[in-house]
Amino acid sequence: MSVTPVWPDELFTDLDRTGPVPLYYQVSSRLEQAIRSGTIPTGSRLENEISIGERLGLSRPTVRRAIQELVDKGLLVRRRGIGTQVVQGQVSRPVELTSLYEDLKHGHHEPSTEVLSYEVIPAPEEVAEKLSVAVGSDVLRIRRLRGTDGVPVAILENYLPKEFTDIIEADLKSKGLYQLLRARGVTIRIANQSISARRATADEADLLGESRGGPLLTMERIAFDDSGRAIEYGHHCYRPELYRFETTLVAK
Amino acid sequence: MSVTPVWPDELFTDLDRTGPVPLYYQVSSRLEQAIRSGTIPTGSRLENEISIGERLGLSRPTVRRAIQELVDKGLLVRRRGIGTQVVQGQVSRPVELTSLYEDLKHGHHEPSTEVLSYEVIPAPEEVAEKLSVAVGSDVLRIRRLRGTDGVPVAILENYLPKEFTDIIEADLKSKGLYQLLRARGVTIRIANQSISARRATADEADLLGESRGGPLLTMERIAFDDSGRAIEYGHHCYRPELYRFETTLVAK
DNA sequence: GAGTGGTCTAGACCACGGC
DNA sequence: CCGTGGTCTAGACCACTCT
Repeated sequence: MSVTPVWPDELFTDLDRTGPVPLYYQVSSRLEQAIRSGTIPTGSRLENEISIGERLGLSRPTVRRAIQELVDKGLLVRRRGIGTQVVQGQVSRPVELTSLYEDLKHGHHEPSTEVLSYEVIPAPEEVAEKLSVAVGSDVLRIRRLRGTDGVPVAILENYLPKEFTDIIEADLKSKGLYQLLRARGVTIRIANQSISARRATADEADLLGESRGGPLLTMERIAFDDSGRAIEYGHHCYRPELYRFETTLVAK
Repeated sequence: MSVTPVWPDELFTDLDRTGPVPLYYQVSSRLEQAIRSGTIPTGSRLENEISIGERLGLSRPTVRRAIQELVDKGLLVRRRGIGTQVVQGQVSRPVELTSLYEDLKHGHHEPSTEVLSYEVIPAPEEVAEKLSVAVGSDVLRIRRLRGTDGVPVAILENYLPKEFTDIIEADLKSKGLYQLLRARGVTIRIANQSISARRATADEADLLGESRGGPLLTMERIAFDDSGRAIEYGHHCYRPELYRFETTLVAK
C-alpha cells in the first residue's frame, strides 16, 4: 500500500546509455540534486527498488547502486522491511580529498596565496620517514600563507620528493597543490590525516594576525598516489575562528 | 603473465554459507586480517577477480564486493587494466561512528568517567535548534569528564530530547552514551561533526589540568537515528596533546 | 591481442517489519 | 501473509593498460 511519493518523471527521462557516464551515476546525481533542491522532500519515501527499475528501464542492481551512493553520503536511509527514506532535515558536507584551495573556492570565497618559501632542502628525519625517502635526501619544501577575501586563514607547509621540484613557484599563487599534481599526471588516491590543536608560535601568530600563544587548529597529512607511493607530507595550521573540519559519518 | 602472488589457501577454506554472515563480509574481513598481519605483504598484487571467484567458489560480484570494502577502507587500490594491489606501507584508521569511550577502549586504555552534571533543563535556543525541538522544552543535559589511565582527556557535554531522561546516571560511569542508546533500541545512523579549536575557559582548564587560555580541540556533533530524527547534540573539548582525530580519505 | 577492472542484466532466495 | 531491502548467481559487453 502506502502512498509512495514519487518524483516528476521528467527527472530521469533522458538517461544516456551511450556516453561514458555510468547509468548508476546519472541516476544518483540527479536524485541527489532533486533531494538537495527540495524537489523530493526530506522524510519522504522512495518507491521500492524494483518499481524504480521498471520505471527507468534499469535492472535492480543498477538502481541499488545509485541508491547506495546516496546512502553512503548520508542523504538516504534504508531499512529492511520498511523502505528507503530521504533523511530528515540536514545538509551533509563530507570531508573530501581536496585541498584547502578548492574548499574555499567552492565556498564562493576568493582564495589568495602568498608563497612564503620555496626551496630544496635535505630531508629532516621526520619528513624522510613520512615520505619514505632517505634522511638528508633532497626534498621540496613549500610554505604558503593562505587567505580568503584578504584575511589570512592558514599556514601550509608541504614536503614533496625531489622530482617534483619542477612545480613552478609562480603557479602556486593561483592554483592548488593537488591541481598542479594532477596536471603532472599524479593522482592523489589515499590520504591519512590527523587533526589536533596547539599553541601558535610567535612567527605563526604574526603571520595569521592571531595573538601569540593563541589556539591553532592543526592538520597533518600524508598523501599517496595510485601505487601507494607517498607523494606529499603536509603540516598545516588554521585560525580556528575561520576554519573547521566538517564531516558526515554514516554507520554501516 | 605476472607472478600473481597468492595467499595460503587455508585462509578461505571454511566459508560458512548457512550462517547469517554474508559471504562478501567473510571474505573481506579475512582478507583484511591477512593484510594487516602481513600474511599478504604490502605492495603485492592480488589475482584477478574471476580467478579468485573460481578458487573460492564464489561469483564475481561477490568477490568484487569483498574487494570493494577494502578499497573503501584504503587497504587496496584497483586500477583498470592493471589489477588490484595492496597499498604500500601504512595503517589506516578511519574516524568511526563511535563514542570516545569506545575509541579509548579499543586503544587498550582504561577509560574512566566522572559525571559532572546530569539534569533536565529548558532547551536554550542553540540546543533547541540542533535537536529540532521547541525552545524552552525539556532536554536532558549531561556533562562528563572523560579520562584515560587516570588522566583527564575530555569534557563531554551532551543534550538529548526529554524522553531519554530515563538513562540512568549511574550507567554513564561504566558505559558509553551510544551503548546506552543502543540498549534502549535507538541506533545512531548518521552524525554531522564539526571539528575546530578554541581557548580553554578557566573552568575547563581546571577540570582538564591545562593552563588557562590554553588550546583545546573541539568537536560538535548532531547525531540522527534511522528515521532521521535528531537524537543527540554534543559539544566536546579535548586536550590536544592527548587526543586527535585520524582519518583515511580515499578518492573515488 | 591479452588481461584487467568497470558496468550492466535478469533472474533467485532469504530476513525482516508490518499487517 | 505480503512487501521491503540484503544477498548471491552466471553470465555479458566495454574501456583501459601493457606488450
